Amino acid sequence: MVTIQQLSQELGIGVDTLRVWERRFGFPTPERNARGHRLYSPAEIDDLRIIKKLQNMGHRPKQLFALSAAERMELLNQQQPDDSHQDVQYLVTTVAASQVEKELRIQLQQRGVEAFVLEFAVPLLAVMDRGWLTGELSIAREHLLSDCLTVILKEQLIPRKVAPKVIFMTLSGERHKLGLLLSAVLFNQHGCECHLVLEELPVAEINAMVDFLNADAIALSFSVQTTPRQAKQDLAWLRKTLPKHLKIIAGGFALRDGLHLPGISVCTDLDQISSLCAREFPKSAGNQN
Amino acid sequence: MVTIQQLSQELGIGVDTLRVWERRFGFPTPERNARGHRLYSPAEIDDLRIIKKLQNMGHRPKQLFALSAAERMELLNQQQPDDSHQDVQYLVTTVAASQVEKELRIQLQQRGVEAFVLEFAVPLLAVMDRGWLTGELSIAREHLLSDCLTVILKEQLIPRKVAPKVIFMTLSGERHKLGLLLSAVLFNQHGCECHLVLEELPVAEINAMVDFLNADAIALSFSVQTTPRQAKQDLAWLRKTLPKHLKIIAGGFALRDGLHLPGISVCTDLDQISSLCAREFPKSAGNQN
DNA sequence: CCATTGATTTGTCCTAGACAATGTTATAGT
DNA sequence: ACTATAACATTGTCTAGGACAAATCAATGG
Repeated sequence: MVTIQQLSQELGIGVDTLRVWERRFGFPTPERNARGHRLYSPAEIDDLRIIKKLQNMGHRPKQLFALSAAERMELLNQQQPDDSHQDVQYLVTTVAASQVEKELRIQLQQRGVEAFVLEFAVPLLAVMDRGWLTGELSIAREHLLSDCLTVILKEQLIPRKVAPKVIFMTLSGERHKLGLLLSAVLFNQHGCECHLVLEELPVAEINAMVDFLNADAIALSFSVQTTPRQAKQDLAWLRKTLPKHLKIIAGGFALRDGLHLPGISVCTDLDQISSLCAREFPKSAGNQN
Repeated sequence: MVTIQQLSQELGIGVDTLRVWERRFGFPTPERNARGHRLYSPAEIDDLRIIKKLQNMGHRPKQLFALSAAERMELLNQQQPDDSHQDVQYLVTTVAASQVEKELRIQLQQRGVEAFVLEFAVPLLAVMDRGWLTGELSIAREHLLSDCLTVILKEQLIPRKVAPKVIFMTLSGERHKLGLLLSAVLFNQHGCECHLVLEELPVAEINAMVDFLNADAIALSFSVQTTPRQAKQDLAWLRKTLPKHLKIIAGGFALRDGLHLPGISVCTDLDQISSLCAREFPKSAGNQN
């Protein structure tokens, strides 16, 4: 049994929103304690988690609340095809704690850095996300996996002396960290020096950060939480505010529908990074590593 | 100008609390937009930051709101003596971005790991904290400093094969990360294998985590946010829930007044770690590294 | 097929009241 | 003089129902 505050924190849904859903849609209908305070049951929490996920995938609350819990579950399964490779699934469900790192390193050896990121790490994150949603993946295992993956990926970052310097960050506060790290590794493979700013940074501080680190470009990742509208607005403001010579690269799920803004390179898929680097940072520009 | 939501997030004070302060104490008195929504000014934000800090130091809201902004500032200066070393201050205010890592490494070389942590990193964190409070320390610089420090400290973690395995974590959600890392490095110096869990972990998941990693002890750090009462309650519950053979080590500012619970080692200062290790993990117990 | 307008949906904020948990002070007892 | 107990004060979090702008959807006309 969970209070409304705890639930809000866990799901990333505002306290007010939870109450207004109950008022308008009659769901969830938490029990009340002696004081009349809401107490949510585990079943309600799971259901809300699914609702949140579907909402992030583009569904509107009205539609979702018109369905039953079972129908929502079905909708989720339908929209999120289970295209996971065997070896990824295996890591998420079966491998012993002590073997995780070894397995990851084997995959890295076999595939090389770029293929490891694109063909292994990306599906792995997807499967982990799914496992987290359904509760199959314990927090302990999730932590171990993302920890190992972070260590291994950071090792792959090659120091580069004369190279375009790119700062990677997110605007809104989310722990999108692994996704950012993946793209940083790819940019690094294609000749960039990468600097990760994983904490959340107020928009107003970006300029100071760019100056301070003397960067040539910033790469912004917009998480599912951010609405496309908000992303577009933020990007326009940044392009206006930041110095002209600074390149802005935008990516992330919030931009899936594309976007066209002058002076901003959009990259909706990690596959595109290779060509994006070739375009934005041509070797002729003097960065002989 | 900031909305109540943003302010709440930035200061870690609940939205309801901010409103009730206004109702009861007449402070802050934010402006309102056309809709009647509160808009907080930078001056009010700074003042609230100081109030929060003083509150964490043990003052009650009633007293604090009875004072003027200037008096509160004075109270803060009085309670927080500026005992910073020159070389620490220098790092926080002056050193160029490109020199930070070099400076840190010099200090580490000169002092050795243990003294570096106790005599340099600890005051550094204190000065950074203070700089953040007064706005002297830009977020860019703060980020760079904690980033470099994290990298360097993590390098100092020596892998140990046959050794007591300790998991470091916080219960409530705060980014106490550097503090935890400091103590982990010290425990590592005294022969422990350390595993850091920096994300916030629901209390109920701790047991699973301990099992999964096969740990001998957990070290919990309670941040300033946690009330001593809450900390005591959580610890008692954990001691009852977790297996008997698992050692529990508790530390952090929330326990500054001491605490006596059977089966729990309390450690209010990093200085005590050396003796604590000797007591809890005697070398004779079979851990020949 | 794209732009504009009007209706609907949705999240966040508002006020004002309530109350348990915690902290403080006063009173009585050893 | 010092400690237990009771009365009182403070403080944070919750409740309810109302309001409204921003976002989205549906329908209309070019």
